[in-house]
Amino acid sequence: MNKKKYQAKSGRRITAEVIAAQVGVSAMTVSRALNDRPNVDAKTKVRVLRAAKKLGYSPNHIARSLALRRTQTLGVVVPEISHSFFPEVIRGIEDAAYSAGYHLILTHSAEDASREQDAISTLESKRVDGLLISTAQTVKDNSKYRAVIRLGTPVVFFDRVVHNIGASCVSIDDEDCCIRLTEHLIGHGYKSIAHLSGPSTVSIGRGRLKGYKKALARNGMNFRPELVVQSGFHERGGYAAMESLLQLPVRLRPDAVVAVNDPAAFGAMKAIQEHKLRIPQDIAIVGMTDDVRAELVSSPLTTIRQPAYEIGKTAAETLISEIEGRSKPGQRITVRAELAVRKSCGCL
Amino acid sequence: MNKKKYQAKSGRRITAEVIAAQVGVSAMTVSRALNDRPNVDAKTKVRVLRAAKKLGYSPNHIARSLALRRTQTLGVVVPEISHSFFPEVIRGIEDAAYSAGYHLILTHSAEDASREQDAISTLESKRVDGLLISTAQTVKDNSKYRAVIRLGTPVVFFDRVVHNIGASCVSIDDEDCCIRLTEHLIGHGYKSIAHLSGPSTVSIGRGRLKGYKKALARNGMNFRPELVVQSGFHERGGYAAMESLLQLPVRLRPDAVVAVNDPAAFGAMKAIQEHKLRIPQDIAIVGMTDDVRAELVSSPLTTIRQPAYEIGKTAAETLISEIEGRSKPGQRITVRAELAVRKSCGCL
DNA sequence: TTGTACGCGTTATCAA
DNA sequence: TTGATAACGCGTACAA
Repeated sequence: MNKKKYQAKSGRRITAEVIAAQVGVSAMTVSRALNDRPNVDAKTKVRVLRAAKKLGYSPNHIARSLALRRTQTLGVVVPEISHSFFPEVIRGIEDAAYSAGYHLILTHSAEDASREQDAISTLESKRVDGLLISTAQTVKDNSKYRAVIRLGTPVVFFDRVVHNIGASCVSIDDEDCCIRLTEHLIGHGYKSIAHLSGPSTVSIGRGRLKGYKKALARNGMNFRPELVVQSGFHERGGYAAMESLLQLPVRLRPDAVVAVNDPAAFGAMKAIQEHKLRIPQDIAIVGMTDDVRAELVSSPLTTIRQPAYEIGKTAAETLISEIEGRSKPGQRITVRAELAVRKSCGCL
Repeated sequence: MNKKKYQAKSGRRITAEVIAAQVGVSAMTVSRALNDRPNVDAKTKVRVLRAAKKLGYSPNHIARSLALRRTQTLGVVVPEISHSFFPEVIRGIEDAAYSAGYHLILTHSAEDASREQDAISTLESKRVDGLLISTAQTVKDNSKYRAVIRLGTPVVFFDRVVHNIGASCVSIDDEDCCIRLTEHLIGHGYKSIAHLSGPSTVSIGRGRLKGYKKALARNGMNFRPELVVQSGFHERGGYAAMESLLQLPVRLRPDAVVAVNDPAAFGAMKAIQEHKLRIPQDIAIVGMTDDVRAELVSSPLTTIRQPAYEIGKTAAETLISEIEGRSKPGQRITVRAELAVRKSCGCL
């Protein structure tokens, strides 16, 4: 009585075996027909496909992945999902993945290093074919990344990247962008320029600070350490950092501020306005991101237009091409970013 | 020479079998130790765990899922990811899923019915334990949803929901919210209120239109069909819809507008301003969402504060509890939404 | 407490 | 062109 074997067990989905029994062929032939393999008789194929459709067959990707040792899935780790930059990056990733026939498992680290490690471990367990990572703020060492890479899982970092550990990186040129912003202010005559900096644990924090310093040096301006305050990437931090700058004696106060990103700039603007100072007349400010809010705030924000969608799309394409062996890991890919000049820098 | 069997094959990850060989037990004992089963000798367990750690063992979720016929994964289908509402919903889903030990596969339909069907089919193939869906605009019939549900996969709709097909639904009370908005305008003396409506293919489009009509009826105001224009959910549509309203002879023009959501309202505001009309003095307007931009636009937008995070979290919790058999499908869950009064309605 | 045999649903391989 | 068999890596059920 092994007839049972060829029936759908109750509460279970149709398997290739069931279709095979219906059509009168083996499961293997069904597999071949369903996957468009060349060596199947045309008529057999038609019969199989018809039966599959009739029975509402849904191929089991899990079993397939186990057999092929390949999941057609990309793991994504972002530090946060709510603000405008990452959703747009994810949209880019999704589009590239969808076109190439890959799916996405999305995780977020909430800027927490240990949650990020968890996420990566989980994605490894799920045997994703590759990993797209934008690092969390609190990550102190790269051992987890190295371990994943050593075991052969392709990794591509985007936006917040980690160079020289064997993974490709996709981002804007943070240093150069920050030089452009700072020099834009210098060119318009500002003499005392502050920087609200990101955490030095992430690449964009370091790169942007470096750009700020370089721009000062190139233009023969003194670097004053008290004008660099850590703000982090959010409004609250930007507000607090600006507050502390405003505690300086008036003659030592900056006349312009380069914020590490737009949200930090928004927070800073709030602080400036609460002190009854005008933007840009009393203090000019520039950001970096081009958040949806940048053109709407009371003094529209001059910023760098970071091509989020393109970063995501490029990162995913790079990863997929590494997975499929068409390109080698360890590339540095830089996407172009434009300056968006508005009113907050005082030059309009 | 079956020694090979117990070594990690080259280029492959460590399996339970390899650990078993190292420790000198069977793979089954390893499985038990790793999964915290009661019936393992304490010392054996320690040795297994130590070996697993040393070897960098990463349990294969794929194989596990196949054996258990359960993936600990939720499939998510959203119509779009870029704008502010859905990312926040996804954050809520992610948090709830993470706490309950589930992972997320994220897909987006780009508002396209056939892409949505693809996404659902894929998620079925990946054997997700349940589905969270917010329907695409162009979906014309519910057969795909019904088919999934019939086969036993729990489905929870959120925001854009589908009632009475055996799935639970989580959303705000669209009709009631729209009544409140409309009556807010009526209460402030507006006499000729227009509605920029969403597509009638999705629940929120229909519900909000219904609320608008009910509010008029309750307050003895005439319903004028020419004052309802389809705008869709985006700025562009809002702009176009408002443009068409502004073509009406001046005496027939609305003095207030209820937009189906905030983006549509922003588009409409642009049109109003291009006609050199003032908001709210010439035309008042209200939206629904509480987009990040709502308080920043030139005339801050009165709107309904839609608790996106909570909708996501509740939807995921509901789904998980159905998956785990702790609650029954087909519930209607309504989350509270507050009115956020700003200047665009003219009552401040 | 531990091990053996088998199933989960698919695909690669090799023989027919 | 087709089929039988054996993986893929883990868990259940039962036996030892």
